[in-house]
Amino acid sequence: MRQPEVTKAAILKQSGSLFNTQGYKATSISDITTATGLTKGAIYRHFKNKNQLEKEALLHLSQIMFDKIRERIKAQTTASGKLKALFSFFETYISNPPVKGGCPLLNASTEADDSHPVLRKQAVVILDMLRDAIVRLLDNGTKYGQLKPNIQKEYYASVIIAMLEGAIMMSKLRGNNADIKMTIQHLETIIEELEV
Amino acid sequence: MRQPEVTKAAILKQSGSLFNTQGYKATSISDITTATGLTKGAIYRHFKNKNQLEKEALLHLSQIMFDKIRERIKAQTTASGKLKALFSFFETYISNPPVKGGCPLLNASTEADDSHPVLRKQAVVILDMLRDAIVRLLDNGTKYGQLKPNIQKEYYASVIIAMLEGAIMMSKLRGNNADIKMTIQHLETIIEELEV
DNA sequence: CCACCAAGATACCGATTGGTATCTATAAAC
DNA sequence: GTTTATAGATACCAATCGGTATCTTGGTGG
Repeated sequence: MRQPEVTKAAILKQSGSLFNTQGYKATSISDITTATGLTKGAIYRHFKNKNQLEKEALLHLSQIMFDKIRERIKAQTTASGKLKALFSFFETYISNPPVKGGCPLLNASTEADDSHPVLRKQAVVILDMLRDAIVRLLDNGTKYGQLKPNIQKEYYASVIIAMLEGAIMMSKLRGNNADIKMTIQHLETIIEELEV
Repeated sequence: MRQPEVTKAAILKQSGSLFNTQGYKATSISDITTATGLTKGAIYRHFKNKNQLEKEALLHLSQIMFDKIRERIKAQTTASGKLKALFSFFETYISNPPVKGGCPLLNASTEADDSHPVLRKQAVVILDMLRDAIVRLLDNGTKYGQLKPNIQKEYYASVIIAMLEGAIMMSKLRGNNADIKMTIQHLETIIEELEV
């Protein structure tokens, strides 16, 4: 019954869930021990300190997110179809969240930006990954003649991410998905204007 | 030298700044005593507990924000001018922040949504105030014939707030205002499409 | 079958947490 | 000038924090 990788994965899963709902600072090591059924000894064997655990947990959370997104995107064949699949993923975010506590990027970013350089740096990496994925999507769209040429890709990537994250904040705060629905409706009209 | 209102205002100012940069949970009462030069006795005389202080500090932060916004909006005469003034306020947010630590609504919202009902409720109130202000602005615009009639006001209010908040998150995380600039550029084109 | 190493448990550390009870000092009312 | 209410200081509380040192236990290679 001694399986270090399984234990480490369990710690990441449980701590990620706690960090994403309660916050990183607000989640104590003993919160994690009670959630996992393990002891401090086990946790500090796998992670050298809380900062490192936070960093790896955030990465783990974002990997879950990206996996789910990739799944939906792959099922679509056109660039605009893939983008709309991305939007619909965020639409179901409130009612059927893949990870509890809202968007890990948004949560980590707002908590870390002024006071937690380790977590902040990790959040920047994740934002870059998301942004690059959207840019690549737009780029392929123009390359295959599905979207208009000469699209300002970085511009649209910024607009899309800003709207999705802001909408998640609003919908999570209010506890309904009215805001995210309206926002995505607007994003879809933007995409349709980009189609050839 | 005994002026309770002045003391309370100083506590709100300093604690608000700390809450908004470090986070609410991450800011301790003793952080506030060192920042104000006061003692716990003084703080707990004016606020019955930390929750109440957090709530009032958030309200105080948002009042600073709204005052600055109102100032800029009043200088404009048309609806689209007022909206663009609102946008430009958020554009200078990164380089010249009226309150340290980013948008109080965004910060409080992401920290409180799952685990801090008192703060969350206060954040909802602030979001409602912002949304109502934008809806009223759009409404006056149509009333005075500056904007097209039959505008879906709630829809545009959602889109505007989502974009601004999401853009602040990105720009704060990255430490530059590239994202907020692109986002506002897009918001301005939206407004221009609404003009008669 | 035993030795050995690592996984994980236990027990402890000083520092800090939010909160309270008590005391002092100040300013205003009379 | 004395009384009185209160603003604020001081001292303390149990609980919890992140972290570490030490011990026990389990699985594996020889």
